[in-house]
Amino acid sequence: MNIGQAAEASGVSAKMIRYYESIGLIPKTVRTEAGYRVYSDNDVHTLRFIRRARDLGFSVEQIADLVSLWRDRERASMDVKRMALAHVDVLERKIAELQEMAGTLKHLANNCHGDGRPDCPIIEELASGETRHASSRAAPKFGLAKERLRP
Amino acid sequence: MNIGQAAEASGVSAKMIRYYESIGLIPKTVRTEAGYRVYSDNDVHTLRFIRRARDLGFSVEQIADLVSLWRDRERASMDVKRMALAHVDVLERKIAELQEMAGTLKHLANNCHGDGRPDCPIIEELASGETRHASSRAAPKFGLAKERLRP
DNA sequence: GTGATCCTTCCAATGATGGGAAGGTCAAGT
DNA sequence: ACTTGACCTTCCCATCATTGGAAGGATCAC
Repeated sequence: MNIGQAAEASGVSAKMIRYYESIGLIPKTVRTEAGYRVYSDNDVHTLRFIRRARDLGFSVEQIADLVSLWRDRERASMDVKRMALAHVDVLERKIAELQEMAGTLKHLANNCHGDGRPDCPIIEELASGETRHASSRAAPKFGLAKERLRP
Repeated sequence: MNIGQAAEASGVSAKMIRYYESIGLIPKTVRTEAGYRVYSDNDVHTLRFIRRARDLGFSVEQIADLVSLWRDRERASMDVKRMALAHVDVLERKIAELQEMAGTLKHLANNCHGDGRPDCPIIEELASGETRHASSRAAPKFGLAKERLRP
């Protein structure tokens, strides 16, 4: 199977397959005489695994762990569960942040009459007020691996 | 005021101030004979405005719009309101995505006994199942400007 | 005057992905 | 057999916001 077919079958773009290979997330494949990468059904399986983990917001680094756990049939499911729950934590903190942002903006927009008059509490708040809340101020550095879920 | 003091006063790093200048978000400042950038209280005010908009998740591009609306007191507040509400939409879609991810992961983790046994539904789902849902599949390309809120 | 602390510009890296160019390869149609 | 078009290869560049660092000049406190 060529890289294009593997991409089609797995839902991971050819570009990304090469990238994953280059960073060592997947091993280097067998090549044809002409240098074409050749993929097996099993490789496609792995790629699909990766794509799904990606869809759940895992970073490539985390996925590397997941893949090794997946390959190691003896691994403790505890490790996987811990990773999943830690990731849920990150997601939930992120959700809370976004809800706070959205809430603040909605509140401001509700108090903006939206006509031609120059008064706008949104602008005024940005210009002079404290728009930030404790949680966003105190928020430690945390980030989701993927911004665009399906770019 | 030097860039360092302006950074301190506004909460925007000196690095970012130079960057914002380089991309035209803020105008080029006056310089001293030695080439040092000089900032006024008004500049700091603008920088603080920018930082707050950033905290609310606006992209630099959107902030450029907001800043020009802010400077132009004759503009209709409607524009600002429209921008804010459009941004709320983006935030809420993002929230829904993250909630779905977190929900899927929690569901999987609940069904994972988490002991030493190798069976783990999380891994199994990733390996063979369809983890994606309609909303994430259908999700159009949309992204939030900022991944890390306070990096 | 000297050392510490600023400031300057430039360059690189991050993470995950897309875009594209330049060139080689393959399969099918004429 | 030859062309055509679809594929493949590598390599470089761009994104977005931000940080880091190096090399060198300026300023400041002592």
